[in-house]
Amino acid sequence: MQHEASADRPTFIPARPVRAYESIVRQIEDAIYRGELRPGQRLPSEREMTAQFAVSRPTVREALRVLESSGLVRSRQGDATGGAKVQPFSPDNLRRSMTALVHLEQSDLADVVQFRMIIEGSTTYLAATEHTEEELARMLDAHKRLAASIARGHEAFSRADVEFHQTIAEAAHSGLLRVCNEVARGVVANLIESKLSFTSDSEQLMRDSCARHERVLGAIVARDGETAARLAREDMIDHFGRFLPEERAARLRVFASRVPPIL
Amino acid sequence: MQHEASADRPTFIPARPVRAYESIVRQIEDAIYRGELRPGQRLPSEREMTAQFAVSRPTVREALRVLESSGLVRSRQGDATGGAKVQPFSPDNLRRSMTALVHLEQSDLADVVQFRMIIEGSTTYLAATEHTEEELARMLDAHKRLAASIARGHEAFSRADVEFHQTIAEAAHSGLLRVCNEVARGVVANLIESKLSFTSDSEQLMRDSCARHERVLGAIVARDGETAARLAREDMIDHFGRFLPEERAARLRVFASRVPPIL
DNA sequence: CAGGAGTTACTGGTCTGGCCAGTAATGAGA
DNA sequence: TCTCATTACTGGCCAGACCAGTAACTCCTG
Repeated sequence: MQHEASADRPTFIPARPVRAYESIVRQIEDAIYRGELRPGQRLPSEREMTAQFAVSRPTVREALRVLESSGLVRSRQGDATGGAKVQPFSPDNLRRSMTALVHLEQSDLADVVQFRMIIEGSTTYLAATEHTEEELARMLDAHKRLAASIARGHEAFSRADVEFHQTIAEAAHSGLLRVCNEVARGVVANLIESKLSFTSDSEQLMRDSCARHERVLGAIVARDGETAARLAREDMIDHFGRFLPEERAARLRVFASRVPPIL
Repeated sequence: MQHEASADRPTFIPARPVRAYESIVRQIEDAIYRGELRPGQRLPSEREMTAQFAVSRPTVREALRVLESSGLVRSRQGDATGGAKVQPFSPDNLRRSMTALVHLEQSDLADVVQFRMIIEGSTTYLAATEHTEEELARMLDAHKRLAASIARGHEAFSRADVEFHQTIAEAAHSGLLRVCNEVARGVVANLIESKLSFTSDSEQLMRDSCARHERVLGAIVARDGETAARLAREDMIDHFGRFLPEERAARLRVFASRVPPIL
């Protein structure tokens, strides 16, 4: 009840001073979001911008550094054909934000794996129900390459594995899921690598993994989203369970299998 | 097959020049991630850092602007007690990244709503299966306040609604899901507001919404995750369907209801 | 005439040194 | 003892300079 405050009274917002560079960042961001600046186009040079924005060069540089850190533009020294170039979207920044989240929220590996199970499970479900013929062909092809890569060692296998998952992610027709997937995969990889260096170079492990992927693919072909999602979740916990404390792993196993019906 | 390249040969990475400010950003980021710098602690003043990093003030300022833009630190003019202060985690930056993603990937509202259905559905599932007694009490309490807020107009109602969803998100025990939820909610709100200004001030709408939330809560109490998740998804499409083209809305309705079994 | 190498006119990367404005602790006055 | 001005810091900006890359241009050579 405390929050009575305003029903339709003017609603005020905390007023922070707006620094010069923030104003610049905002203007350029807006222009990009509005589509007035498209990837590939170039900003004016720094010295030109000092004139347009009526600020000094250090200030426009601060703005550019911020834009660059969020991946919107990229500057290159000595590029006489113009200023910073507007970049196409890249999930890098999203991954950085989410990595920060994981670190600062003290999420542990189990949390992230659970999250990935949700994201990848949903992705696989959608891939099963939404895929086109062409995408199906690509998935089949990717799996064929996966099988072939076993002989070339676990590094090649892991590359082929990523590709396989990417074809699935694309068939789900959701850019958000695709990026979340990439990001979560990266975060998990980070955590694992920092925990202990593992080498799944055992050929048997690769064969198992490949066989499991084949089952997922079978469910996708049958457009059986439920089964595909469940198998994908089970694969994940099978794969990462050994890095988790036994109790969490057991619970996640239940979460993966006994719960066909979440979303 | 083209990717043969290296089996276990040294794997090279594209070499970009590392600018001075990037090195500073990285060092401070690492210190924060490693926990050597905790929220509330302060960095040295800019002039001190010029000495420690052996660079000029504009350079350390660029680094600070980048760190500030990702929400890790905050500077305040005239604060004689030290330099920039390390901030606790905030999802703002994640929301910004995801907003950028939505804009640049040309995801439309339907994509985002589908994404939210997945995230919020999973959250609700976990809240049903994982909640403690105390959290349950909080959810019940939040729903009581929601019902009471109807009389106070749709602004109060929408605030109470957010609170209700937050109690659910907390009961799911997943920081990642909670933040994704917040972020997705914000993004949807952005898109809707830019599409058309809607006022669901009709008391009937609020009563409906409240009744639906009650059904979700019932499923949570019964620890029936499947039903809770399905109801949550259906609520979402009921709520946002009118902003979507009819065909997409229909498909999402199917996605919400007929698919108990994703993850 | 064509092609390659040096010149040149830009670019961003960085530094120096400075001024102003805000903040908070300090110390002097009531 | 309390209040208020002083002071010594802070960050926010600016001006101007130098260096180092890049790419276009030009000129010289074959």
